Amino acid sequence: MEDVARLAGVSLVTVSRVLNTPDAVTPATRQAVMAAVRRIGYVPNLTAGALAGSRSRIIAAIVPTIANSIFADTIQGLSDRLEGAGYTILLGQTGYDAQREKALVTAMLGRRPDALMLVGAPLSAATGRMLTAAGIPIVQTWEMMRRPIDHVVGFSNAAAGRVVAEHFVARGYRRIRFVGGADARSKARREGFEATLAAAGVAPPPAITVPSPGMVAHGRDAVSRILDDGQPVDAVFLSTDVLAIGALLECQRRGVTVPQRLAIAGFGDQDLAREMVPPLTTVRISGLEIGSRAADLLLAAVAGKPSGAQRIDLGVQLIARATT
Amino acid sequence: MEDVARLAGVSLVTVSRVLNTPDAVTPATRQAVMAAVRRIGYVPNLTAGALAGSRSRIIAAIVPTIANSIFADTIQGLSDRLEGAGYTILLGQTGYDAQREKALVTAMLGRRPDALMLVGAPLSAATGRMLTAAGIPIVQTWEMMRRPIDHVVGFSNAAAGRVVAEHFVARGYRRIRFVGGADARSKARREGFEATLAAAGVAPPPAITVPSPGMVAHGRDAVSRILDDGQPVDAVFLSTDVLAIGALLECQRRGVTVPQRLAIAGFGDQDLAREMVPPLTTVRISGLEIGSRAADLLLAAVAGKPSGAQRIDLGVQLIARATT
DNA sequence: TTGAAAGCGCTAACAG
DNA sequence: CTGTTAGCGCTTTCAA
Repeated sequence: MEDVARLAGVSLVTVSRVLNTPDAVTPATRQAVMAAVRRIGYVPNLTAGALAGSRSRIIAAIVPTIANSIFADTIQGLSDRLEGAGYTILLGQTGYDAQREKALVTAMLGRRPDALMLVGAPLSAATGRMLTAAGIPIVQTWEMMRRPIDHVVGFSNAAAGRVVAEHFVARGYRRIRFVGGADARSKARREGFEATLAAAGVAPPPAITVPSPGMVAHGRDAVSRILDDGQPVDAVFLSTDVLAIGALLECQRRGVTVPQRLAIAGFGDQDLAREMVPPLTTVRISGLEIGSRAADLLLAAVAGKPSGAQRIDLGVQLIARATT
Repeated sequence: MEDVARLAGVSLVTVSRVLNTPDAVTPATRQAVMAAVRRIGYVPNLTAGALAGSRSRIIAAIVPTIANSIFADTIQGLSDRLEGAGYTILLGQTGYDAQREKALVTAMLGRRPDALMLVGAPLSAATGRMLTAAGIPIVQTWEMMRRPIDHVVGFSNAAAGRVVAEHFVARGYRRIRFVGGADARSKARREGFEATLAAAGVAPPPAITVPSPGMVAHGRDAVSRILDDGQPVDAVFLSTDVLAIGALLECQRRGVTVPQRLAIAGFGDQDLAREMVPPLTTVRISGLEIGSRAADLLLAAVAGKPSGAQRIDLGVQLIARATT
């Protein structure tokens, strides 16, 4: 920066101003400085800037996993919006592990991000306290928790379970199963699903729990167990599309006709859901929109917009296709 | 940090030492300081540490896209390894756009990462120069370019095209098509594919170019065009599994038997490839391994291990399944 | 509109 | 093993 200042014949502050508040400087000065910047190939040290100023222009994002998952869409949505606004994303994965989440949060807060996005609720109370103590805008996503730390952008997972249950009941299915992960959001879907079935007088659906993140093979194995155990069954709700696609493919492999012999519903409305043969009944959620709405909220918050904690419920929508 | 020092009755440096080189301090002092840290809930400011020290403990990762893509695996592999070593990941997506890539690289280098990973070659010469000038360890992935900036962890995309071509020829397919994206890696696969077919005396395969990143619908549409144009055709190679799965599903929808009426091969060996009905012939690449190997290389480089630019070719492997 | 001085919170020498 | 002294490269007052 000193080199740039010398070459342009100005002081350090002026260089800083050209870079950060170009309007506060004479056009002539601005051009001289910019020319020097280009000539030297000067890349401002944002670390020093963050330390001296107040803003780091970093936003932290914490997700359970990104490989092979719906959360990748949310990261994409967040990143698309934030990069344009001059922010950089610090990414971390918890792997659904409380210990790892805590280490991650510590590392991220150490970078003094201007704001933070995370999926769901903290896995431990200690992490929650750290987040609260950080004193930065926070947006939690993918579920409308009762006591959020700050902002929320999501939907009711229980409602997702409910709409599937209502759909099953309306279609006349009575011998029902549930397959889902052990994470908080899958459990919420299950609870909404079970409660609605109970209210309709349907027998409680036996449940199979699979690891999170769910993989195609888990869905395949789960439906195998269901088909092999000899009990009569009409329909299965799997808590993610990935699981449901595994189930659908297993039925196809065995020659079990869907939905005549077994109806299948998933969750998430991933690209592939619509493309399956037959197309998969699922619950639509836009991971991308969750990300971009979260970005909007955080951008407004770091800009000091006085709004109070927002609670944005994107809702859920049953997409009835041919597997039910 | 001052509060911690006061509470523990030591100086600032001692606190710093306890946090960074705990072995260089008396156990008693260490415990006193740690107690004070916990009591206050002190979270060290890593930004200040990065500025004062030399290392930022940040590693930048640049990928074309993460949503719905094979690169998500690489990020996962990188992140799993790096987080354990105390590094944080700065993530950015180029969207296959040179302009956006340049802005991204500028922003990332401004954070002074200790090292950087990127997929493929820079989209523009200007970006390449910035990267070189940064003077940090860099690892390029997913392709073995002739003139890499520094380290490379990848495989030959041309070889991927070759093994599929050889497989098609061995199976007796002669009327062949190619479907792929416009990005550099898809093109390399196509070139290897075409060259090998030409060497075997097979007619040059007409090609359909689809957008990058490829989606299931692109594969479906491409195979529709191929089936509808009336020309006889035996086999199609689609440059990613996502495209190939779209093609396979379209065949299923139309009742076109695979591989009797049309053989299909993909690339990437994603989870789903093995699960399809029939299981998809593809080329195996471990995105996860690319990420973890890249992490190993960078970790060694930042630790000052004198090794010279590494060139790790993970190779390609044809996985012949039932679609061919 | 521009500049001078004073830090931001930490670590790298060096000395004790 | 511990402390003192200088900065790291910027941005923020404040004054000119």
